[in-house]
Amino acid sequence: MFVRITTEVSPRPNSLKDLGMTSESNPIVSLNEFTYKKGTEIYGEKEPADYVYQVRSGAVRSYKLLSDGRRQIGAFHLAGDIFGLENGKEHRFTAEAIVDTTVRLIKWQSLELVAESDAMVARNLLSMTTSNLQHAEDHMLLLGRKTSLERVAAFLLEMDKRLSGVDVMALPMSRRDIADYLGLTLETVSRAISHLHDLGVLGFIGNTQRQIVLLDRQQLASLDLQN
Amino acid sequence: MFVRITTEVSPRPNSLKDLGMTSESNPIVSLNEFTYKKGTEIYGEKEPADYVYQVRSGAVRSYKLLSDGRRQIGAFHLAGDIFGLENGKEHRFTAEAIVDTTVRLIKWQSLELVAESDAMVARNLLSMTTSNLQHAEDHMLLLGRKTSLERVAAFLLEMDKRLSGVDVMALPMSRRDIADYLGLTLETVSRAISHLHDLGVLGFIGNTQRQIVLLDRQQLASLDLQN
DNA sequence: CGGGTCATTGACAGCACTCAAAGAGCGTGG
DNA sequence: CCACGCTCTTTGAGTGCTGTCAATGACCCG
Repeated sequence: MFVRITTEVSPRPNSLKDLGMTSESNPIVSLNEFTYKKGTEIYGEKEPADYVYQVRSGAVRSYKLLSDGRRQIGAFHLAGDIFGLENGKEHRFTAEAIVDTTVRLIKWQSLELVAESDAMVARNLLSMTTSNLQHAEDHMLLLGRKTSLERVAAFLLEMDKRLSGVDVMALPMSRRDIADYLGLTLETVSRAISHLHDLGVLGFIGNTQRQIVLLDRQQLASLDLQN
Repeated sequence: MFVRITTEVSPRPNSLKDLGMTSESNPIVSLNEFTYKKGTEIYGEKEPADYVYQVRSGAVRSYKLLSDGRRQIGAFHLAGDIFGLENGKEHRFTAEAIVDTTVRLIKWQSLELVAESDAMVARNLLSMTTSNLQHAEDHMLLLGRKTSLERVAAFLLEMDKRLSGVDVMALPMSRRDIADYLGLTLETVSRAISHLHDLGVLGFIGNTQRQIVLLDRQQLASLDLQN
């Protein structure tokens, strides 16, 4: 069986409705769209955070750099995800399009204004920030205490959950991106994936190494020690 | 010169006023106090988060455990700090008193209620969560990409900023706690501190290794690569 | 004074990193 | 259509930073 899947991910159910910010309910809010080419910067660290973004299609990486070039990716943003929510100050990450990516833009100012009077919007802003916090907390455990195999297993399970529900994962990001997300080198990531392939936990589909099918999620979960 | 300093830290200016939750302004809010002995659990991971806490005196560690016992401390909470703010669901960390610690308790339910009508309280809840998120994001960079020496330098600078403004740091936590915060072993932490001592960056005061004086903050900062 | 906890230091091991080479995939243009 | 260059991935060999194991020393408290 040969399945051909592009790096484009189908939109997920969640949306700006999560913020209570549909154009219908709040006509003030402008919902412009913009497309970024593969590899281009959407915003830089310490730039003023005038906009909040939602991925319509494509994928985005958010990262910090040390002065000597070491990079830590804090999160990947896939179709449907909202990112760049920095509570009105400045961006704490640099955001780049991993592949050609279309985003929707929301003015932070308008969000803030609505949150002032609408308690539900305020609650949703808080719960979205809390989700980001929870992800970061889990990721600290991974970065501080997990082995390379556990990290890669955890990554594959996370992507399996977040990418399309179908059985083939089309990863938009490179091995280097994965490595910088997991606090490893790209060689170590590649070796771990090869090892999982040898174990029969996953297989490759088509003619690229970016399309992975998980053959044994249970074994994969057992390789990622849970907290 | 011999200076004697206890592990008790003087209260910092910030308080529950940061949440707009003084007893004067909101008499609904109950502000009970409770004292935990050194090493005792304040709450466990996945327990319902009925209360929010503020450290009056002492110190607290928040951590996650893997099933085989590996531990990742996500944060230390010192005098004045608010912790256990989980957005009303369940706690995502276990919290333990590092030394004998007195906390103030606030019912989450009452906070939530007030936030519903008072936009300022809601804003403060959000900005407090954002602070926690920012700390976690910076810590991901440390855990994923910094060397052991950089981590220890960063830790000392963080504690220098957060503990008393005076020139002697009385660290309440053990080397093991520091190691589990920095994603290292206690031996590596000890070696790094010894190395910094050899470099003349820090000195020990009194008869314990928990009291550290920073002799050259600039050099210390240069050892922790900035982002 | 004695037992327990905590910190330091040394010797050695191992997991992940570095450096390097080869293979695979992809786009472009002749 | 294939050749070519470029990027990305895989794999190997060797190194090194941090972890492991162990012993000693310092401190605390009853």
